[in-house]
Order: sequence, then structure tokens, then C-alpha cells
Amino acid sequence: MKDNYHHGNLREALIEAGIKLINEEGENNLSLRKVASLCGVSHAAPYAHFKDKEELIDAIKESVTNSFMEELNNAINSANSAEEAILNMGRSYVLFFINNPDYFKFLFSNQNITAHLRVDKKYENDYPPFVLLKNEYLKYLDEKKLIRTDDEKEIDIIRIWSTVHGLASLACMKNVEVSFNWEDKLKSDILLK
Amino acid sequence: MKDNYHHGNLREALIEAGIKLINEEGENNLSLRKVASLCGVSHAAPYAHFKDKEELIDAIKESVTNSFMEELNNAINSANSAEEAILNMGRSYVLFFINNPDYFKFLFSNQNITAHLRVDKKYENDYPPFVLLKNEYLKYLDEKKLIRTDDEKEIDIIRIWSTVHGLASLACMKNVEVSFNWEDKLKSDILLK
DNA sequence: ATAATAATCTTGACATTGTAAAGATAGAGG
DNA sequence: CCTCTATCTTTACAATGTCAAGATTATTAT
Repeated sequence: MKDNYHHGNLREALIEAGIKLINEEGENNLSLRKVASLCGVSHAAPYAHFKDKEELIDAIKESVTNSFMEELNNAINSANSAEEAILNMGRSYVLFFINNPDYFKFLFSNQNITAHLRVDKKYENDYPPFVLLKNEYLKYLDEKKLIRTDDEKEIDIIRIWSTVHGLASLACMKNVEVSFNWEDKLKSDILLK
Repeated sequence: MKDNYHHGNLREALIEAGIKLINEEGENNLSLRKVASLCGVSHAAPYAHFKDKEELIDAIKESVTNSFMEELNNAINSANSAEEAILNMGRSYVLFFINNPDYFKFLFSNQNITAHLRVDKKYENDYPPFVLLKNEYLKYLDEKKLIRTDDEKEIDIIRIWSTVHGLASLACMKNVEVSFNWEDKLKSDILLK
């Protein structure tokens, strides 16, 4: 880890700087040159690590998604049942974006997210938070010894996800009053009938 | 409506061209100069009508929102009850963004939307589609002679909106399988208990 | 260890873009 | 007809993404 000229870990540093810039000035004001400058390297240095700006942004996105996943996993691990896990996850999901409103637009605005509702197959590359939710939901059915058709399962999953995701989306809009008790709403909407 | 040199209605033409560009190449590839060029004027001509790029984008957003509102209003007008109106609206809301996925990111990514859940006051500047929903919901309570506290009303409204909006959001993501019957989900989620 | 090779970084260049300033053109009102 | 103002063009500049050529350091082969 030399850190002088040959930077040593420029790739990580660029990602860090990118996150900083996004938080401070929004994604629109993120430029390769500013990021490079923040790391003390020349404007073309990033091209040794990323093909273009998009690849840097993808890497930042991956990094932010990892932080997001960490919180979701914490939520799951602190629960004593799948039911509680789903509720905790929902709360953490919304809270994550309430605490980092810029991340919502950043993560989802390019829409290259893959998520298969179908529960009869396993899919690679599905959006990790979605996979987490799907798994907890299936565990929940198991725990409660509930029998559901695949169609019913898929509807449940999309209901939970769209409720949580929609709440997060609304909560991230400036000027939308989310002062009301959205956690109660979550509870009543997520709990399966 | 002269259309030669003094363009005549450049402002509208710029907005039209902007919408075209967004649909064809996405918001990221919308540049003032391309828009101007599409209208056959010089690159600085837009500055006679818009202070800066942001103002053009806001105008485009307003125009798209008007199209959106038109569909929502059609949905309401083709209903025979407030209950049906809410369901129609939900369907139209989701369909609008399924048919125009680029619009979702475009309309909501900047998050300058205002929506007050509180039902005891009237607010100017609230996001028009939201106002529409709120009104139909209140009509619905009236029609059914239902009595609810303000808190309950607010929870209902956010539940309906976040369900519809979340569904639209998910439906706009490439690769998210929305092939399942999301309309049934809408129905069961929107219908008030 | 030394030479060759690959990875990393710098410098310089160019096209695209947003935007400002100064000037040209055309219609409106006196 | 003359002046004023809105509209549009031209010119200019700074910021940006990206490429190419070269310099520097690390790695690998001999």
C-alpha cells in the first residue's frame, strides 16, 4: 500500500471520493476530473482503473449497494423470526434512504436492476436486496407452515417490495411530509394476511 | 404563428424537441445545443426563453406532467364512483410509466415534488396527481359514508399512493419481471378495508 | 540482477457542452 | 419613420469526457 506517486489504491480512493462528491453536490456535479483532483492525481488517471465515467459510477453504485446490504443484513440478524426480519428490513430499507436521500436517485435512476419474482427458479444477478427479501419471505412461509401457490407468493413479494420501495421513494422527495408514522403503515401493509 | 426567422413559437418547439430527445436518447443525452439544433436555431437561441438548461427541463417536466394528468383525469372521468375512479387512476398511473419508462426517472429524479398528506388544510403547489388522488379518496369516504380520523385518512392516502407509485417505479426498471398480474395486486392493495 | 513487459500515471489535445457578452434582425408602438 | 424591445446569431470561454503519446514504477522472465 504505497501511497505517494503510484497511488497504491487509487481505485478505492476514486470510489470514496465519488461517494463524497455525490453526497455533497449530488450526482449531477460528479465529474471525473473533480474526483481525480480530490485524489490528487491527474485528470486522466482514472482511465487506468475505469473504462469510462459510467464504469466509475457503476463501481460507486456497487459500493453504496454494499452499505445498503449491510444495513439490511443487520436488520435481519437482529430479528428472532422471519416475520420480524421482514419488518426490520422494511424499516431499515426506508430509513436508509431517509438518511441518504441522494442515494435513492443515484441507485435507482438508471434502472438497470434485475429482479425475478418467480419463486420456482433461482436467478443469478438478481438485485441483492430483492433476493434478501425473497428469501426471508420464503422462510416466513416455512416458519408459519403456510401453503401458497406460486402466483400468490409472487403477489406477496411484489406487494412487500413495492410498499417498502414506494415509501422510500416518497420519503426521499423533498417537501413530502413523511412526518406521520410510516412505520405503522409499513407494519400493517407488510404483514401478510 | 410565423415560423421562419423569428421562429414564432420557439419556446413550444424547444419543449417538443426536448421531449423527443428524452424519449430517443434519455435525459442524459439532452443538451441545449441539440435541442436548439433540432429546432433549426443557433445554440444560444434558447436563452431568449429560458434562463438556463434547468428552466428548459422544468418546462419539459411541466409538459409531461400535463400529459400524465390528462390520462389520470380520463381515468377518473370514465368511472362511475370514486372507488372505481381510484382503481382506474392507479391503473393509469402505472400504465403511463410502463408505456413511458423514461418519464419516471425524468419526472421524479429531481425530487422537487410537494405533497402534504394532511387533510385538514388545503395546500397550494402540491403535486397535481397527488391532489387528484386525495380528492378522489375524500369523495370515496363521502360516497360510502365512512368516518375516519385525520390520521387514518393520511395513512390511507399514503398507502394508496406509495403502492401505486412503488409499483410504477418497479415496473419501470428494466429486467424487473412485471409479467404477473399487477392489476390484481393493485385492486387488493388499494381497496380500503 | 537485469532486461523486458505490463500497470499506472502525466501531459497535451480535441470535441461537446453550458453560458455569457455583444451585436444583428424584426416586429410593436409612438 | 424612428425608437424600443424581444428574439436570434456570432463569438468566446471554461468545464468536461475521452483519447493518444509518453513517462514512471512495478512485475515478471531470463
